[in-house]
Amino acid sequence: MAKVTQAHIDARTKDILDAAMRTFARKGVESTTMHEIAAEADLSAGAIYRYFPSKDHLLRGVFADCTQENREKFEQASASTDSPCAAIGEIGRSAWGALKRDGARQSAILSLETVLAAARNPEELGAARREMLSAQLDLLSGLVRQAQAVGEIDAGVDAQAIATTLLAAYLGSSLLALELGEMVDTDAVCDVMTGMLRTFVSQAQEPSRRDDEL
Amino acid sequence: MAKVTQAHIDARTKDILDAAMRTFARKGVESTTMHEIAAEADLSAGAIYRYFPSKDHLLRGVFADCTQENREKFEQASASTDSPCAAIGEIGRSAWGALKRDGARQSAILSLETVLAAARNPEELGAARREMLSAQLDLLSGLVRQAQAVGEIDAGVDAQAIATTLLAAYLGSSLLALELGEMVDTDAVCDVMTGMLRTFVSQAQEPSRRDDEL
DNA sequence: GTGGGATGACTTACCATTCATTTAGATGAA
DNA sequence: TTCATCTAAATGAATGGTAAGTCATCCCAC
Repeated sequence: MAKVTQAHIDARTKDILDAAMRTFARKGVESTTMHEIAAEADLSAGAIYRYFPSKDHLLRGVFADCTQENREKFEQASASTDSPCAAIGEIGRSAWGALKRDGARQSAILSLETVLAAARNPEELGAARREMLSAQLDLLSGLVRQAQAVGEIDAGVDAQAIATTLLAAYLGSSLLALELGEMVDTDAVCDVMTGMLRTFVSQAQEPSRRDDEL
Repeated sequence: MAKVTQAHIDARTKDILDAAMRTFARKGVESTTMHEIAAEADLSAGAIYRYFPSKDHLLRGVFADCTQENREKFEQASASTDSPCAAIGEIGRSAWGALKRDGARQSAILSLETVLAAARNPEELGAARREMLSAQLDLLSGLVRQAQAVGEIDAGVDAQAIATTLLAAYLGSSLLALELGEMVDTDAVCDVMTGMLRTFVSQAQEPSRRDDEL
């Protein structure tokens, strides 16, 4: 095969990562054999070791990918340049909307696997997760504080608590959607949370803002 | 040793279950060996097989115990005979309060293990989980509807959505508490959710009810 | 032709489960 | 009360199977 482009190597690496994600999600990390991952990626057992030195490294790659994806989705949604409240609303719509996409089930399962892995390896995986979650909480609470500064949200409410509640409601929705499937109306949850925020608006100095973009 | 009382056998069975729970939570179900469980229960590897015919049966026992515990906690909290709103508040206080107990971390991890196991075995484990979650949702939405009938909550809100949001917020809080530990103020989340419900009260026909037992 | 990716049988290690053997408490005759 | 006996619980080495990781060999694009 002689020289092979870096692009080809990268593509093959991604193939393996994707195959591993699918297999991990389907059978669980510990129950998945390297042979299964290889088969899913249309490769033989040994080939994977040209790209990942061990199952553990492959696993870390999958976790890193998930975390990265999670992070990007979040930051992308928060890039809204409108009012702080609009940004929060956009984040919510994007997050809850993603729960109905095709890959949502796989994402949810891999997230849970990551949570468990992080619980068992607090130093490395745990630190990465904590960093990500803290960043999301900070971003949300920061937006709430901005909204308070602008007067869009009552200054009396606890911004950190709101942010934590929003994130918890989203994570819980993801879990419920995974377990109950169609039976849970994730949009309705998003609406309730949005309505909650609007409430704080109505209690603030600008009671007229009730049916606007939030 | 001759005859041994049934009580002794039951006690030993529980010892093994508890040891399995601790070890499963610490190392993960698949990575836990029967030797480790045995050591945790101060037994030899073979002894466990007098009480459980296989690792899988032991695992099912652990899951069944978790589900049972979960169910009992919930039903117990909902036994409040005061107003529907008081019952919801009590359930919330009890649920979020449990997140700060000593065994909360282990419970959270085992719950997640159960969720993942259920995702891979929808027929048996999944059905049990769905049944439990549906029951909790029904109980909550039923209380909301009662509250609406009594006029404690605005009749215009979607009871099912409120119930789903409450459960999602709780499950998410448990997850966040597991990952961020002391950094998340679960009581504050409970307060926010409680405040949300109170909001619906204030929008209802009885605006005076604002700082009461809900 | 040849250099490097791909193969897949092989090695090594580990783990669930078994079972021959040991241990310790109950039993009851003296 | 004491001790020989008996029984079932407990032990832990052995078994069989499985999976991670290795490597001699193959094979194809250049």
